[in-house]
Amino acid sequence: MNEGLLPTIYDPKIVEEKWIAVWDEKKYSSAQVVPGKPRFSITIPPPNVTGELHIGHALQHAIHDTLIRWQRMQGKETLCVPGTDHAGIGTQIKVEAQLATEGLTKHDLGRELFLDRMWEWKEHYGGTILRQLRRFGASYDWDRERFTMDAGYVKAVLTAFTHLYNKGLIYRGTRIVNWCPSCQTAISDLEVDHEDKQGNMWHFKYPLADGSGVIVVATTRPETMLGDTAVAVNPDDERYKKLIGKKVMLPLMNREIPIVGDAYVDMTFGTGAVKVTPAHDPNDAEIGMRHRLPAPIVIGKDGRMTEEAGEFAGFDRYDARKAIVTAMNKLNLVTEIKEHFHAVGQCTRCKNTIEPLLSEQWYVKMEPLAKHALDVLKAGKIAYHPDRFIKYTEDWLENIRDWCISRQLWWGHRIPVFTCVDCGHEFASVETADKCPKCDGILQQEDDVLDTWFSSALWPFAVLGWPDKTPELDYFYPTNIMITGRDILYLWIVRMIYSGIEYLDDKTEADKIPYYTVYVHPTVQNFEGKRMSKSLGTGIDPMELIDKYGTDATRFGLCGMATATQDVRLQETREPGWNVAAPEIGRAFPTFVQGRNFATKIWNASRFALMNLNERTEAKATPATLADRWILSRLADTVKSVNDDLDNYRLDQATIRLYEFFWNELCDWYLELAKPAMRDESIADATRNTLAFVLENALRLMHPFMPFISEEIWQQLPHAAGAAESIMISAYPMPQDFTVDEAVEKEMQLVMDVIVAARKMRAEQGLTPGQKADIIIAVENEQAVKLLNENMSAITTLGRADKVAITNTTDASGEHIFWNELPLIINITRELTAEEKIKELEKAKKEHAKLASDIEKTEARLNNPAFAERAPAEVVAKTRGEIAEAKMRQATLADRIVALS
RNA sequence: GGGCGGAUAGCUCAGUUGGUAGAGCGUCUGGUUUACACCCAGAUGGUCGGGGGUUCGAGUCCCUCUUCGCCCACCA
Repeated sequence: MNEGLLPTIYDPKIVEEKWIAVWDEKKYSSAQVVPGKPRFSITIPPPNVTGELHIGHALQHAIHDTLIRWQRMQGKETLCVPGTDHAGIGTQIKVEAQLATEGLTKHDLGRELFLDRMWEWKEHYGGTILRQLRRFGASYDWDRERFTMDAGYVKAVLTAFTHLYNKGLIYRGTRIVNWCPSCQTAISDLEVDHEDKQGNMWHFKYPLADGSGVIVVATTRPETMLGDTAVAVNPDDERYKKLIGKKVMLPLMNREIPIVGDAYVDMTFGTGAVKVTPAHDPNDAEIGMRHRLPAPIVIGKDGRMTEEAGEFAGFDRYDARKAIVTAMNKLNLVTEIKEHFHAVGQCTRCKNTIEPLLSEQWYVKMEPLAKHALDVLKAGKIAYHPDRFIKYTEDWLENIRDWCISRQLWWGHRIPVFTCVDCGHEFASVETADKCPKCDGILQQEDDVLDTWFSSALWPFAVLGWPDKTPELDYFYPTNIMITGRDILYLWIVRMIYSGIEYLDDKTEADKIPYYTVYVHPTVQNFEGKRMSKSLGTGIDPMELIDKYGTDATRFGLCGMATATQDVRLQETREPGWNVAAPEIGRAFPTFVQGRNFATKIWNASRFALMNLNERTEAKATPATLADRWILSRLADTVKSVNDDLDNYRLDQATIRLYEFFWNELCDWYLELAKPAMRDESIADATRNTLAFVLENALRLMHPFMPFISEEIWQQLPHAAGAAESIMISAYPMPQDFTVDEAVEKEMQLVMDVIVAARKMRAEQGLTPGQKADIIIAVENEQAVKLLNENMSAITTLGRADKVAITNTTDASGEHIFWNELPLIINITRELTAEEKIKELEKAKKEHAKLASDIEKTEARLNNPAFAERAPAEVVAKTRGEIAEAKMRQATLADRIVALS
C-alpha cells in the first residue's frame, strides 16, 4: 500500500504553485527554431497594459492553452507569444487621472516628462494581466514577451507606416471626424458606439431674408445652428422648390445663408428642410462640398463654443444648446419641441458623446488593402470557425471606408512624417531625421500618434522579428490559429490579414497571411444574459474563481463553455449569506463547482489506485478480464473523440467526453470491478497494470485541460520505460495507438445491463444496500448464459447478491433487458408486502398502458405501406424489433398484473 | 432600415449526414459499500417558441410569425 503518496485532500494552491515554478524553471514552454520539425504557433491577442484578467480573457486563454498543450504533446515545436498592447487612449486616460490627483495636467509636464510618467506607469502596473495568466497555467513562451511599443516593435510600426506612405496609401485630409471632447482626440468609426437615446427634436423658424415668410427646419442639436451655412431642401419638393436660390436670415447670428436644392434631403422626414452645418455633421459636410459652402467651426475641440459662435462663445456645448433654445423662444422662432429617440455616438473608451468635427487627420486608403483580405477570404485561404464569420468580414470589407489613423495623444507611435520648415518638403522616415534631405533646413515632426490598432495590426509578424528577416519569421509564420472574440473581428483580425499580405514580401503568396485559422469563441454573459461589466458589478474576477475552485476546475469549466454557436450565460446560484449589498459574497457558479467536483473525483480515484498498485505494477495493458478489455476499449474510444473534438475546436464536447469517461466509466464501473479483481491473486497484477495504464493515459489525455492535477498525479504513477520527466512534454494519446473492441463492449453491456436492472429492482422494492437479495435471470440464449457465468463475480458484487440463479423460465417476471435482441428478465428474490404489492400493481398497469399506446403508434407507422417501401431496410427492421421488444415487455407485465392482483 | 445568432427538462447548455430527445446543476427516494457526502444507487421531469409546408418519418430541411441578443447603417 502506498497510502502516503497523495494527501487525502486535494489542495490546488500548493500543487499549482509547485508546478508553475518547475515548468518555468525547465522552460518547457520555450520554443526554439528547429527547421524541418513540425511546429505550431500562436500569438495571443495582446491585452491592454491597463488590463486585468476578466472572464472573457479567462475563457480565451483556457482555449489557447489547451490547444497549445495538446499540440506540444504531439511533439510539435510549439510557440505561443504573449505580450501587451500600449492601448493609447485607455492608458493615457489612466495616467492623466493619476496626474490629476497631484493637481497636474500633461501640459504641466510637457511631452517628454509625460511620456516618462507613462513608461513608469507601464513598468509598474502593466504586467498584471500577464502575471494572472501565468497563474492560470498558461504555457506561453515568457522569454518572448512583447509590447507594442518596445524597440523592435517601434521599428516595425515605422516601417509599415513609411511603406504605406511611400506607396501613396496614406494621406492627410480635412473632413468630419469622430471627435471625443473628453479624450481630446479623433477616433475611428469603429471606436464609436451608437446608442439610442432619448432626446428632442426642435423645429426652428428661419425667416427668409426678403421678409416673404419663413422656412421651418428640424434639428436634434440646436447648438450647431450657429455654424449653419445653408438650408437644404429636396429639389423635387413642391413645397420648397420655388425657394431654392433665395436666402434666409440665420437667427441669432444675423447672417444670410442660401437655400440650396439637394437630393440628399428626405421630403418625408422632419419638415423636409434641413439646416446645413458643414463643420459639424458628416452629411452636411457633403452637402457643403457640393454647394461650395463655407464651414465655420462653432464647437471647439474642448466641447466649448468657439469665437465663431458669436455671443455664445465659451459656452459648453450643452449649455449653449439650452441658451440657444431660450433665445430662439424669445424670438418666437420655436414652433415645436418633440421627444425624439435617436442614435447618439459615444466614445468606446470614456462613454462621452462624440462630437462630429471638421479637422485635419491622417488616413489610410483602404480599398487596395481591403482587396488583399477579400481575395484570400473568398479563396478560402483562411478557415473561420464558425465559418459564417467569413461572410461577416467580407461584407465589412466590401463597404470599407478610409481609416482615420491619427490620434491627438502623446502615448503611442508618433507619426514619422517630417516637414521642412524652410522648403516645405514632406517625407516619412523610419529613422528620426534631423535635417531636410533637400535643403538641410529644420525639420518638424508630426505631433500626432497612430491609432493603437495600426500597431496591433502588425502583431503576428512584428513579434516574430519583422521587418528584420529572422529565423523565427521563417519558421513560425504564418501562425496556425488566431483565437478571438467577435468584438474585434473588424478592429483587429481583418487588419492583420491585409497587413500580412501587404508587408511580408519575403513569403510566398500562400504564406503571407498571418494565420490559417480564426476561431471565434463565444461571449460570456452574466446570468441575466447581459454582458459582464465590472463597473456594473456584474463582472466576475477569474482570480476569485481560481481561489475558490482551483485553476484546473476553472479551466475545465471554461472549456466546457466553448460551444460552437451561441454565447453562454454563466449560471450563478446564491448560497446562504448572499445579499444585495455585496452580491459577490455567497454566490456560486455551478459550472465551476462541477469542475471542482471533477478534480476531487480525479484526485480520489487516483489516490485509491495508488493505494492498490504495488512495486510490480507497470503501466501496461495486460487485460485479464472482460472489464479490463472493456475499459481499454472505452479508453480507445475516448482518445479518438477527444482528439476529434479538439480538431474541430469543440472543447465543450471534449470536456464532456473526458468527464463521462473518467467518472461514469472508469470510476463507476471499472474501479468498482477492479476492487474484487485486485483481491483475486490470479488476476490482481493484470488488473493493477491495466488500471495504471488506463489512469496514466487518462491523465495525459486531460492534461491540456487540467494541467496541474494531471501532472501532480502523473508523477506518482508508474510510467513506461523512457517516459518524459513531465506530463507536459509527454506524448498525447492518439487514436492510432488504441483499438476499440466492439465485441467486448457488447459483452460488457450485458453484464452492466443485468447489474443495473438488478439495482433497479432492489431500489424499487426498497432494499437497503446492506440487505442481500439473490438475482434471478431468465434467459434462453446459450451465449448469454456463458457470458453471465463468466462474469458471475462482477454481477454478485455490484448487484449485491449472494448468488445468481440463471433459469430458462419463459414466464418469469421482472425487469426486461434485451441483448442482441434477445430478452432477459431480471428479478430478485423478495416477497413483497401487501402494501408494496398495491404500489407495484399500479405501476405495472401504468406502464402496461404506456406500452400499449407506444405499440399502437409504432404499428401504425409500420403499417403505412409507404414506410415499408421508402424507408431504409434497417430502419424498418429496427422498428419491427422495437415492437417485438415492447410486446414481450407487455406480456410479462400482463403476467405480473395477474400475479399481483 | 439591413444582416447574423439564439428560443430544447425548473436553470445553464449539448444534439454529428432527417429515423419518436441528452448532460450538469436542481428536485424526490434510499444509503456510515474501508477512493470520494465536492460521494454512491435509483427515480421524477420535455406537445424541442407558435403556425404552415416538404417527407414514409422533422428538434434537425423550407416558408412565416412571435421574442431575446449582437453587428452594421448619415435620416436632420
